[in-house]
Amino acid sequence: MTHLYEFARPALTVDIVVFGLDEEDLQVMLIQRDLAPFEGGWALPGGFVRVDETLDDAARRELVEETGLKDIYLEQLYTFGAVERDPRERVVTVAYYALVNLEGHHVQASTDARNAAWFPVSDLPELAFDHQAILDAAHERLRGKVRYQPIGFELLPERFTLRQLQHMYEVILDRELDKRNFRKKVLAMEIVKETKEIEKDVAHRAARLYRFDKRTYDRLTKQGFNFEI
Amino acid sequence: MTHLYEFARPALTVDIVVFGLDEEDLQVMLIQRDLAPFEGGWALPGGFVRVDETLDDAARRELVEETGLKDIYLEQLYTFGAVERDPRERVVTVAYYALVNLEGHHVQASTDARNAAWFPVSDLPELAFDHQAILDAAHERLRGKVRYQPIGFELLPERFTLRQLQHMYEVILDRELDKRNFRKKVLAMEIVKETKEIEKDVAHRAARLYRFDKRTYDRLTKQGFNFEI
DNA sequence: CCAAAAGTGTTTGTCCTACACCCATGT
DNA sequence: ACATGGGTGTAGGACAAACACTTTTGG
Repeated sequence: MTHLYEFARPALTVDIVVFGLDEEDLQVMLIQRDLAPFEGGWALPGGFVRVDETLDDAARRELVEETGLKDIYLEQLYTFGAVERDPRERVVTVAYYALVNLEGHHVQASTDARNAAWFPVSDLPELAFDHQAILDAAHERLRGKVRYQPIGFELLPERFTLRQLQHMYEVILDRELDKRNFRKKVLAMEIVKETKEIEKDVAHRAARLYRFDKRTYDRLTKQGFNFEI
Repeated sequence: MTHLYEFARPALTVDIVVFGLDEEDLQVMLIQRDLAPFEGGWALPGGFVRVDETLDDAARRELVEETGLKDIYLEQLYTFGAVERDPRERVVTVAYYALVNLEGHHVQASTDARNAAWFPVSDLPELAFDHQAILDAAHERLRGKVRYQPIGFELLPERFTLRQLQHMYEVILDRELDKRNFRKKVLAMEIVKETKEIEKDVAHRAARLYRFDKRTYDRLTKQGFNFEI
């Protein structure tokens, strides 16, 4: 292959911050490294970008390879290019964040070769490279974006109660919301639709289940509607 | 140098969308290419990232080299990684956008070797590579961000009239604003301060000049204040 | 004195906030 | 029957929108 310039090239990787939500906390998926540097330490899933795949493809491929997760919400976050961020050589990384619904299978979601696990964002181990900074950036982006884009639904099961929805916002925004006002606001926007189903196996009155109506959201958005919590 | 992996590496560049504002329009700085491909065509300023500089450094260096602009507002936008975006070989580019105050010297800001010029965003020539898509992304980011971060001031001179400020928002947001409500809102936030100076050389009543008070903005922000237009 | 833009107040409606009680269900 | 969370209404205040005239200055 001919090169366009004579200089040494930075290597290019992708790293992904995968967020999940359980009844308590916002969680992040980490991988235990099996190679130096930081051998045995925890890091974000990620890896090198191949010359024949897009950045999004690379992120999706690494996610499947390292965590088994596929078909989840994924969005590019920021590209980190500090010169010494990898002690071996110059590596620029395109960071992504992903949102996934944990449902039941929280706490430990390990896969094939490597050890993968969920950690609460509020209580993380020390991370390799500059991955803590990447995670902080992802967390901040999530906090900012969740308020004016309906991405929070990606963290919930397809059918959810209004309390689950409220809890999701409370965890991400890190403040309490008024139950009555929250319900009024959500139901006033017509994008969360009631279903006929109700919660199961709870030791009290069962809550109605709702779903996010993407079709209505898209229609309203085209008409100038702006989602906001 | 030892390489971490055997695969071919994508090349890495930065490209910068420089916005300026005059009395009429939002403008973008373009460079006329002197090499194939797209020889003679117009493109965003940019170039290869060196192995010993950060991405921000690369963007600033290219800006100085190709347009002469320095010490201006610069922010990373998005990283574009389509496989065929450069016909020669795989090139991933980290896009930035920059904001600059045109003051008097609009229209033609050419430099040393290359030909650089301002074009109104609403009437652009055909651009090389995927630069139109990059520009569109930058434009959309600017539209979104200008409403809740005080970055619009970067497009104005240090002392400006409230009409200039309003005009800046009208051009970027592409809608008219009510003069009285706009003034009330801006002056109610205490971050735009009156100066003792007034406009000069106008054939009618001269307007008072104002300045953005970053110190007050930072203080209020720390107290939970959220800028919004 | 005329043209051109600067500068200013009030009313109306909407939306956000704060707040407390009854309801349905499982044990 | 009781414990647990589900579900609802209202009043007050703050803010956004709509709207027109007077003032200042230069030519």
